[in-house]
Amino acid sequence: MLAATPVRTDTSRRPAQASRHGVVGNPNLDACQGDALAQSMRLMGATMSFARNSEIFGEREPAEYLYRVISGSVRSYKILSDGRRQVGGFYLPGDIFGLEFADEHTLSAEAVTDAKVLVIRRSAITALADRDPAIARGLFVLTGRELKRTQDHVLLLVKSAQERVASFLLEMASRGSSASSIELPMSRQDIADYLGLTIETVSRTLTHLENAAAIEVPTSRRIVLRDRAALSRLNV
Amino acid sequence: MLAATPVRTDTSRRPAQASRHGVVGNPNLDACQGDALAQSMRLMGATMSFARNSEIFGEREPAEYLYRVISGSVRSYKILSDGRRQVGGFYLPGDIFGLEFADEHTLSAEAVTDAKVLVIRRSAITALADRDPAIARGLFVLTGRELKRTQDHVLLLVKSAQERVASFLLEMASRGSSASSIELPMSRQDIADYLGLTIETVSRTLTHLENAAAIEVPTSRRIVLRDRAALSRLNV
DNA sequence: CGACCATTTGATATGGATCAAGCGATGTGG
DNA sequence: CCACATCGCTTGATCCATATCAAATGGTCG
Repeated sequence: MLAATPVRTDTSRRPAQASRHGVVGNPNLDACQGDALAQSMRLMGATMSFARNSEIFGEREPAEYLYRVISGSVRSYKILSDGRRQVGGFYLPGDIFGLEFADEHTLSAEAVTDAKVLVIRRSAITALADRDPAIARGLFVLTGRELKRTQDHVLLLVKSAQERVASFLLEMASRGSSASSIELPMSRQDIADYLGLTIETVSRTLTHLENAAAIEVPTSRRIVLRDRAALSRLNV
Repeated sequence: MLAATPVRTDTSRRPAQASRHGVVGNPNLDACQGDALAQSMRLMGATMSFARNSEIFGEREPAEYLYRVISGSVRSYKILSDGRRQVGGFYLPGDIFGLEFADEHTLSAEAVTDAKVLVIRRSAITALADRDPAIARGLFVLTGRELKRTQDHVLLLVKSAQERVASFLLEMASRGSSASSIELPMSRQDIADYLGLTIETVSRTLTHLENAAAIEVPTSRRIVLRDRAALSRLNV
């Protein structure tokens, strides 16, 4: 039951805080749902680049910023005291992460692939929120969404391996742009640590689903949903 | 892997919405941490009584109210399509539940024991929050706490049975008033459905912990922590 | 006392973990 | 440009923790 994923030695080191990485002014973001919060972030934030597997923020660090993925993807995670890693979630372009209500982050965040992230001071946002209820409500909606996501994660973790993998694929498909072809930014280990399974079980389950003609796996990072109904049946 | 807990047939039926149960004016609440939100609830809310196992609100119902436990205890849960039940959390006196940010509840809530609950319209709270940033911030703190709790639940579900039970006991001990003697309001089935285990595994684990002199179980609902260090060691 | 329900205990089955190889893509140095 | 190391993934064999099935025990209430 113990020891998965030994703590990863990062390729690049702690860029956070300062503007060590290229802080460019303000990119043209993909059309974001004209909500007040996203708007403000775009106006007030700075973009930072993170190399694959580099840390964006660490657990126990002061939660000074709010982040929005511009390109690439991000994982949040926690290392248990025995070395196991639990991935809390994956954030794709447009997603906001780093929402915390304590003063410290409760999870760490790393770039899954090279990533550009819009960063904005929490204090700026909360100041805005105090003046403008629309912003405050935007924060609530976001938080509610995050809470819902986490509740769904709980449900995921009580399912069978097949159900977990099927749910994961359907979730990724619904988030990705393309209908039924998924380009996975994350490794099997990332998926395993998100689903609470081992890498072997994830792999086996995928080949099983492929044999059952529910999916196709042309390359290990690309998955085509062939029989959505079959997957949904596993989605419980 | 399938079918735990067949959907429970409640002893009493849907009191919610109306004031069918005794809506008394306004009880003297146990000293609550003078925060603005709790204050307002006390002033504006009405108390309702719910019989053991009766539903307080159901998943998919409009989330019109916010709730605060006065006495007794409450569980939130979700029934999966195959009949399994996942308990999301337990709420003890002083705890606030029913926090949702969508228009509908995503979980159901039931009284674990006979319970009195302070009920307040969500609209009343949000109206307050729009005018008073202190209230808005209070809501954030609550939500943040709930999010944290749910994240911890995720971590719980990837642990071994021993670890889950030990964590559960420590959590309950920290929430209850008494130092190391816990009076459990909920059944083994409730615990099992919260921990993602079977009732048999919970029971066996408890007797195992008792044999290991970590706890004592004088009656099935009362548990005394004998060796907190040993339990903490299991807490990962 | 007897019925009922919650809990514990026992015997067995099984899904997923663990241990161990193999395999294909990618990159590196000779 | 090709051997060769490396890395991420898959596949195979075995083991073990927990589920499942079944029965005994104990507490509660009429």
